[in-house]
Amino acid sequence: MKNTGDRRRTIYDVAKAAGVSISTASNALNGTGRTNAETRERVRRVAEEIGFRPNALARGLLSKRSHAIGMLTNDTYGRLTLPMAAGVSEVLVDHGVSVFLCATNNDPRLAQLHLEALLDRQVDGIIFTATRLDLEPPVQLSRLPIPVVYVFAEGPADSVTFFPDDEQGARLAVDHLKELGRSRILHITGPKDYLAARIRAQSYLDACGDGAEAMFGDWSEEWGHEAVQTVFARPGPKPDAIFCGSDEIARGVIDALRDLNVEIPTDVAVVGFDNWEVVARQTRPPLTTIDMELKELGHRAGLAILSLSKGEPVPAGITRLPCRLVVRQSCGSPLQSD
Amino acid sequence: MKNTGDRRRTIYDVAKAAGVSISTASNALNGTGRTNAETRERVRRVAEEIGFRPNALARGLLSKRSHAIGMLTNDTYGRLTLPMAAGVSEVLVDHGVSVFLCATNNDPRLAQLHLEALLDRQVDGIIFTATRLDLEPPVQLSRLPIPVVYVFAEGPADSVTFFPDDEQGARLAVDHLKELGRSRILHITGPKDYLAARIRAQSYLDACGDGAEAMFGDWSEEWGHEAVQTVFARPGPKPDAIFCGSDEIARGVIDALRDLNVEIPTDVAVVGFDNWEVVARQTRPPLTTIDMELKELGHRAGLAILSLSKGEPVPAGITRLPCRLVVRQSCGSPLQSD
DNA sequence: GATCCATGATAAAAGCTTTTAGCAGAAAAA
DNA sequence: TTTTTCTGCTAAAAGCTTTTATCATGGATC
Repeated sequence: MKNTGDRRRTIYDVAKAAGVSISTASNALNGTGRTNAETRERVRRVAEEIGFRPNALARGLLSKRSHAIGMLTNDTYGRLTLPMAAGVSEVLVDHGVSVFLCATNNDPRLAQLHLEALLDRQVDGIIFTATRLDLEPPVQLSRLPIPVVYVFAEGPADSVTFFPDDEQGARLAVDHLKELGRSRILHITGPKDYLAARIRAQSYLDACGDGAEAMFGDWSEEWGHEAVQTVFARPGPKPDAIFCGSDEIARGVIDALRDLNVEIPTDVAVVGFDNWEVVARQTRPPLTTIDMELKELGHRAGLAILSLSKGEPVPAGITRLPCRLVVRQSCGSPLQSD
Repeated sequence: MKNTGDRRRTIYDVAKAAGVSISTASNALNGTGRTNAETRERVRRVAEEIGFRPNALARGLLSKRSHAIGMLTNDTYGRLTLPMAAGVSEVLVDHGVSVFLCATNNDPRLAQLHLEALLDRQVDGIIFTATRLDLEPPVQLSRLPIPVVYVFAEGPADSVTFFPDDEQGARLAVDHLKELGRSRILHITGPKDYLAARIRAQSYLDACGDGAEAMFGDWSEEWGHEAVQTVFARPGPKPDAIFCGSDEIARGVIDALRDLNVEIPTDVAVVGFDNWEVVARQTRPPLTTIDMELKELGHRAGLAILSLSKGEPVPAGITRLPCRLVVRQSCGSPLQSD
């Protein structure tokens, strides 16, 4: 009895089967208008029986809200994007909102194509997300008829934007090292033209004061390796802790330290950044690092675009979400483990 | 003049501005029906001028084709999924088809919710993709009114399914090693309950014959490390090449070999599997490995679902797409580089 | 008995597009 | 001149849902 035919059941079928008009059927199903409790129950039962599900297209056409949003990303690699996207999708599915995934590959033509498709589909909003690169959106997003939320990317002045709190994250790392009694902390991080790298470095410098040194390079293991070799080859005091700008860098650092027969964490403690599990768990010793709470970032971005699409106000400007310290063994806190 | 108002332009606006009826406007824009060349041009120009874009919801409502598909994945981690999804999205955007991303986290409730949402949205098809785990879909997909394509996951007997050609990939690795003169090849791979691991191992055994040995463990660096230690600790001849089931395992293998002062590739050549760039490029020496052509897999899956949704026939059964050998330096072919 | 009100239902419109059937006029054929 | 055939265009319907305005009925009030 449950939708055996080929055609999808419409509200018209429900109405006929329940012996009411389509308006009554609609009212009964949605709890709108005035309906007798008994009728309402009957309609609902019938709808359930014949397997009726409202057509989202028709609904959206009328209500001008498609209950779908677009997620425009240029991060094809996905280390940051996918966990974030999963967070968005997770929080929105319970509100009946679906997510279009649009990978632009940094190609403006593709971005434009995707954007137009999204607008044609009447999406209720767009989440734009980029890699950490300080790129501007590959397409004009500022004068759109629908709200836009930025994650990992900066929009126009009054836009709603989410970032991890790089400053707090860096402080978390430095404080942890200080609490463990380390005093000569070195910072090895990515390219200076990444805003995130600059912010973390500044936070580190502010916290460590005199003698602090931030080495900029790139986000690779190789750079971590190279930086350590440089530091340990030159004269002068050696660091007793290294705060790295990414887990990959930390991995290179740890490798280089082992090559130099430096004990971790006894001689040098190491903290990473990202909590990229595949890397962080596989270093020896397992890496203490900073988690950017990507999923939570996705949740917040999802809720923000949801509110905006309903016309509810959302505080504009950059919201920075706190990072979390994940203690493993590279700093010598063997009591706690992950 | 370009859509300054708040309301979206409809075909009604175009018709009025061009001084024709909406049917003529529609015909002119779509090149259907009979229209005078001159009128057609005028309508198109006007549409362009006022910034008209057809409402995909209305269009889909009528045509019963939403030009959207759903991608259901339980791979929240995303190493395999996102590149594949990017391939799907890339190939479909040019056909005007958008992709809903649905992350199920292996939660049946979530999967069901997503599936219902997709059906309500009248998607033209669904791509189901899983991790390599031999899990069955978290939700009933077999009796759907729309086509389903499986990637990295096996569907019912007569379904359309795409996999990388694990057998050919493994052979590629072994052949490469043999061509370089290696004869005592060892295989270190993931858990035996992964079909992909079994297939690759079997292919390896078939190619190497006597003396070949496949060690199953898990997909971790640690396991690669451990396996090498075991092999080099026991008596008997040592391998002169190791074919690994994943790049992570290869990484562990390389680390362990270096700890043992075994030269790579002089003493032992190493081949990985995945071409996961972050890992493969960062090993020292950079890893020669097998690329599963995830993007191409996405392309093919996208085109398949497109054809199916149009009612065009697509050969059922499992299609295995060839892998590609990526030569770096871990096998000692310094001539070619990546 | 006439008036008013509340209740529960319904018809019709709106949302935007595409498609079908049909109409008016001109050119061609009889 | 009358009939047929094109040509270019249009009115209307269909697709499915929600919402607005309206209607019928029965009970309460005067």
